[in-house]
Amino acid sequence: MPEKLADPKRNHLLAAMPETEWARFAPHLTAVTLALGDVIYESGMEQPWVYFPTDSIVSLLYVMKDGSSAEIAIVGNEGLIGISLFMGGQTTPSRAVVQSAGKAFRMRAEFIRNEFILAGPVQQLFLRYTQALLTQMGQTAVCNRHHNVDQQLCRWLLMSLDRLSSNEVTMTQELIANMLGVRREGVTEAAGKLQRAGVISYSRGRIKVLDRAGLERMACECYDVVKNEFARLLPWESARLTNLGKATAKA
Amino acid sequence: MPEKLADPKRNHLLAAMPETEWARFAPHLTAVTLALGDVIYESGMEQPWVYFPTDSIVSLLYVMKDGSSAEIAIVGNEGLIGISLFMGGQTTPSRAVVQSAGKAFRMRAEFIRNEFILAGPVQQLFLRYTQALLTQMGQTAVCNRHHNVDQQLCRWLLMSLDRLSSNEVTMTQELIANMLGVRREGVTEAAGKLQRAGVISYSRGRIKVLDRAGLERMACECYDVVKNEFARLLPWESARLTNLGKATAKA
DNA sequence: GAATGTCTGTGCGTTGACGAACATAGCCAG
DNA sequence: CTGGCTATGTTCGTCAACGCACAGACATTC
Repeated sequence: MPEKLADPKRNHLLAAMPETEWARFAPHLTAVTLALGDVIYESGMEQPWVYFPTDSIVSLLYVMKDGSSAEIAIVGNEGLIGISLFMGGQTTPSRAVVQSAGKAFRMRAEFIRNEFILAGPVQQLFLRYTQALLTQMGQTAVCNRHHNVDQQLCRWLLMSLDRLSSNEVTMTQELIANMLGVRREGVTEAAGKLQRAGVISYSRGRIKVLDRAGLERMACECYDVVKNEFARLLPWESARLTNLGKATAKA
Repeated sequence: MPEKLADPKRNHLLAAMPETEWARFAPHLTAVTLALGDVIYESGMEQPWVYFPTDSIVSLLYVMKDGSSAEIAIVGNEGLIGISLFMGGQTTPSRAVVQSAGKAFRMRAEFIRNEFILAGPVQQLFLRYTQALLTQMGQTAVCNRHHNVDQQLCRWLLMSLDRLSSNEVTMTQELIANMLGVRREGVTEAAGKLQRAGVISYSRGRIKVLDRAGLERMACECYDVVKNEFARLLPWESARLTNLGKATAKA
C-alpha cells in the first residue's frame, strides 16, 4: 500500500477540524500501521496515545473473566480510540483490538488533554462523536437482546463496509464470531444463508458483498438507527460515507 | 413525603459541584415530582429540561418498531438525564421513563448549554459522568449477550438498590421484564429462585432484599465492572453510596 | 363479602443458540 | 505432491428463553 494513501484527512474527525485547530494538531500526528489483532488499548491500562484510524478498523471489546468476549463498539475512520483521555477517566474497562489492518494516525494523550482544557470547536466535535458512540453502544445492547445472529451479522457487515472504502472485508468467520459474541458455527450458518441468497460471497476470510441493498433489507433496524444518528451528529461524516459509497460503486 | 427531603444536593452531580459553580446553578433548579411511568424524554424529541434525580430512578429505554423495548441505561441520583443537550446532539434515539417515582430537580436546557460553552469544572464533572454512563451501556450490551435472566435480574436489582436509599424496590415483575427486555414469566422464575434462596422476598410489586451479599454473589461480573467504573470516575459518588449503604444497614 | 382487576405461578410446545465432535476443503511449505 | 494447517460445513443432543394459555392469589372497591 503506497504511503501517499496515509492521509490523516481520511479520518473524518481530523478532516472536520477548522483550519486553525488543524494547524495546531497536524504537527503532533504520527502515521502508524495497525496489524490485524494488535491490541492498541488494554482494559484498565493508561495509554499514551489517541488513535485516529484512516483505513483500519478497531473493535472495542469487553473481555470477560472466562475469556469470552463481546464487541461493544466499532471504530473506523469516523472516530477515534481513546475517548477516556479527554473524557477525564484516563482508562476504560474495555480492550481495543485491530479488526481490520491498515493505517492510523496517533497523537500523544497529553496533547489532547491540554487541548481539551481550553474548550472550543475541537471539543464540541469530539463530544458529538462521543454521543454517536454512545448511541452505538446502546443499540448494540438492544440488538444483543432482541435480534438473531442473521440480523446481527448483516448489521455488522454493513457497519464494517461503511468504514472501509471497499465492498470486501477480510475477516474469518471465527473472528466475526468473537466480535459478535456468538459461536463460530452460528456465523457459518448465517453467512451460508446470505451466500445462498446471493448477497455475499466468501472464501477463507474474504467476504465480498454483492448486493448491499439486500444486506440492508435483511439487517435489523439497529443498523439504521446508528447510521442515522451518526449522520445527524456528524453531518460531514455522512457526506464522506456517501462519497465512499459512490467510489465503491464505481470500482 | 415531606418537602424538606427534596434537597438538590441529594443528587451526586449537583453535590459535587464546587461552591462557585453551585452558586450559579442553584437558582435555576426547580423541584419536580416524577410519577412512575412518566415519560420525561421521548426518542428524537428535543427537550427543554435537564433532570437531576434525587430519590427517583429513570430508565433509558430503546423502543423498537414492533413496540418491544430494552433498557440501555439506568439513571438515579448519581447522574442526570439529558446528556445530549451538552454533548451537542440535542436529542437521542431513546426514551426516558420513570422507573421509580420520586423527586428530581430540573433546569432549562439552554442554561446548561451556555454553561458548557465556557468550559470548566462542571464540564469535567459531566464528561466524567458521561464516560461512566458509556461504560454502563457497553456492559449492558455484554450482559445481554452472555448472561442469563437470573444473573441479569440480580444485576438489575443491585443497580436499583444503589440508586435508592432503601433495601426495597417497588416494581412489578412485568415492569422489570420490560426493563430487561425479557418475558414476564422469565422474571417470575428468576425471582422465584432468589426467593427460595432467601435473598429476596416479594409480593405484588414490592421486592425486599434480605441478603444483599447473596445477591452480589449471584450476579454476573457486569455489576461489579460498572460499579467500580463509577467509583473510579466519580469518587465522591462512591463515598455517597457507601454512606447510603451504611444508613440502609442500620435501618 | 362479592366483584373486579392486577400480580404472580405454572405448564405446555417451539425455537434459536449452545457445546462438542467430526468431516471436508482450500492453501502453503517442504 | 504431500502433509499439515487453517477455514468452513454439518450433525446431534441440550438448554434457556420464547409465546401462549390459563390458574391461583391478593388487593381494592362497592
